[in-house]
Amino acid sequence: MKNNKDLPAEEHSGPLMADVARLAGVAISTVSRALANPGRVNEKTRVKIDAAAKQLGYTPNAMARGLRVGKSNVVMIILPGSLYYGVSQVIPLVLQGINRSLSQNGYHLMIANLDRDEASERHILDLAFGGTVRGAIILSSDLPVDGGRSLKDSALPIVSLLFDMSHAALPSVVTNDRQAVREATAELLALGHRRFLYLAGPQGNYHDNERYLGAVEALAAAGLPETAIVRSGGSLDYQHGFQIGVAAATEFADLILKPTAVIATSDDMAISFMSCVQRMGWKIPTDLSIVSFDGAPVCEYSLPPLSTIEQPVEEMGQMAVNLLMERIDAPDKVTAQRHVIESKLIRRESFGPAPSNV
Amino acid sequence: MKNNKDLPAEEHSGPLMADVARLAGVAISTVSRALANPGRVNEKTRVKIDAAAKQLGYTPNAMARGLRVGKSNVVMIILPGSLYYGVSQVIPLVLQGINRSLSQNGYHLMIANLDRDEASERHILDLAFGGTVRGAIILSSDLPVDGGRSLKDSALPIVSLLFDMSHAALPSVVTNDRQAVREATAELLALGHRRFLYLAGPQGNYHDNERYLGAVEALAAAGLPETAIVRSGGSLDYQHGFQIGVAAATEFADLILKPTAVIATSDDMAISFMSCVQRMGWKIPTDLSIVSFDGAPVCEYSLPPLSTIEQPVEEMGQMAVNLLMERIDAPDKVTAQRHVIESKLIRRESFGPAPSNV
DNA sequence: TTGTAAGCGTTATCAC
DNA sequence: GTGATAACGCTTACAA
Repeated sequence: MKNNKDLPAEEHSGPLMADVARLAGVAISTVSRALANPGRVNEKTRVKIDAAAKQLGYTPNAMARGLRVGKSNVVMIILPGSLYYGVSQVIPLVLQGINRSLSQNGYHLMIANLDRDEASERHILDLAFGGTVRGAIILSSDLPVDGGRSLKDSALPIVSLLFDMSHAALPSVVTNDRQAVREATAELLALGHRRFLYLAGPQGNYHDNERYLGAVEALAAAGLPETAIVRSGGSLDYQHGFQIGVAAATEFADLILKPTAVIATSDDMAISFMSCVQRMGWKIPTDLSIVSFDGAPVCEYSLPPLSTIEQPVEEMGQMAVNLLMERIDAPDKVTAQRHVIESKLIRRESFGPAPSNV
Repeated sequence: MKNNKDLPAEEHSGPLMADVARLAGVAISTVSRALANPGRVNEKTRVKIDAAAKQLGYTPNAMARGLRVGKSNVVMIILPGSLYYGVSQVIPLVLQGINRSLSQNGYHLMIANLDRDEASERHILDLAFGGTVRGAIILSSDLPVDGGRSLKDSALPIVSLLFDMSHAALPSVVTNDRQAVREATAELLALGHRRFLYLAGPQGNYHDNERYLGAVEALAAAGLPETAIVRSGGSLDYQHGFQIGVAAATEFADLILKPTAVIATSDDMAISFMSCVQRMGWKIPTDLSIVSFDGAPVCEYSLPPLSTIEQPVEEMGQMAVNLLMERIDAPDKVTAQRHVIESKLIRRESFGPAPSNV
């Protein structure tokens, strides 16, 4: 109604580069240059243009630029399907670390998905192949595939965070899951523990595998058989890690020969497990020591405070962004594939000597 | 190097609509129609085109479409600056609810910020005025402003989530903070509690204000003066809600006349507070009842399980998306401004009768 | 140093 | 029902 021409413009209506050019009395290309390469334009005209732009409240249209230069300034993060397993407590921290680094590099962060159903996979691939995003960070999960397309066929720079995908030629930022658990287990062994309960995540999961192996290796090094550790959980049916802990507590209660130490694959399950067994009457750490993985801030305030292996997720997120930037800047340059940032055990009161009456 | 023409195309290289057209032996405009309005093209050609598109693995370029139609299919969420206050535990749930709804409507979710410093505000406004996003959901915070520009000057459809911003003509999805706290406080009064401690968030914060007033109103209704409630916390210096709880525990320990019930503005602070006072020797709920706000899943597994007022954040997120979609579809239609979705108190064991020896 | 003009990959208008 | 063609707002050779 406002225009007699019925062009799609109607909507957005903000000032255009052409408006700035007109107001400043220069050509549109000069405005473009002044804004992008302030150095390559006469100081006086630059000032004039800046003033005009400011006066009009001009903001360049990102899609037009993106189309022209064939690049976007958006990076997507691909999240694992079940939000509540494993990484759940740390997701805000991860997003924070990543987004902050991206911002500093002039990029925006798009969440590609929160589920991993078929629709989401297609969604993700549309973003990749449709030129919407410039790169991807894939968090603790596998590469999305849909019909014929797979993310790895796109030319998109991709970095894997938390999963080691270096075998698939993806630069990966991981932590030393296995070693950290091995060391934590060794500490428990040194405290006299000889029977363990392991709270597992979904079977076959990278983290679960690594962490479990860490425990087993520590046992082996101490001359103990793998049977010294009882595995619990691991079903994919559980939405929340919390529920795994609850189920595991029941399992624990039924064991004839009680373990004296529990190693949990994630904080969620450790927290609910600890809560349940204490309500059943066991004392922590007198009867039972507990250690878990993730380093969620809330662990410090459970009763007793929960020992956890803290992953420096914020730092890992930044590292992932740095790698991605390198990839974007030099797509062909071959870089080191696997970057390990060490997690460290935070010993708190859930961690003590084995009961003497074992 | 691969091309003799040095056009910016180099990068993306995927198949174009023109390629599909060539392979299908039709004009490019027919392809466009076939893909967007399958009904308005002959069935046989449609099949031919679909086949060609599939064979080439064609994905339309979102930026080109966006530029042409003057709309993007991206919605941004603006998060509050300090991630750890209040909404922290709930952010993954909020994102989940929002992203799922957006996906169903064919939109993508972009995170606008995780800090709220000057750079972020500018960032946000660039997204808004640069045509990158089609709408915004602002979570529990105020409208971003930078230099001359303010988000409210953009023509962008905006919905406020958790904050009531209906006074600023923003459709708002909120919960009944005040009423829910009033009712919870009334229950505590019915249990014989007469002296309260309130753990506050940043002074002047919308939620803090509402929730505190809810407590005060309940006291008034019971004929108690406002002095029956001691306010603690409220400093903006604390990054984590957890730290507010820790500080408040010290404060509590120093009070001559001990409150018998604690009302916390967020789960974070209740969890750390409860942990600290128990370690100092108080029994919960024997000596002290605690209730908090947010409904973080972890509350169920604290010791004792923490009573909390649960906000249906996932539902609220969906509602916000629905309102946003309405705004996008009919920007001029005046709609109801304020939508309340009720929180409900989940009574758990942290909640009991006042000690008899008061 | 600045202006002219072509073109990024779509969609929409118009003829046919 | 389908095909030419002009735009969307910007960047970048190239010419001046």
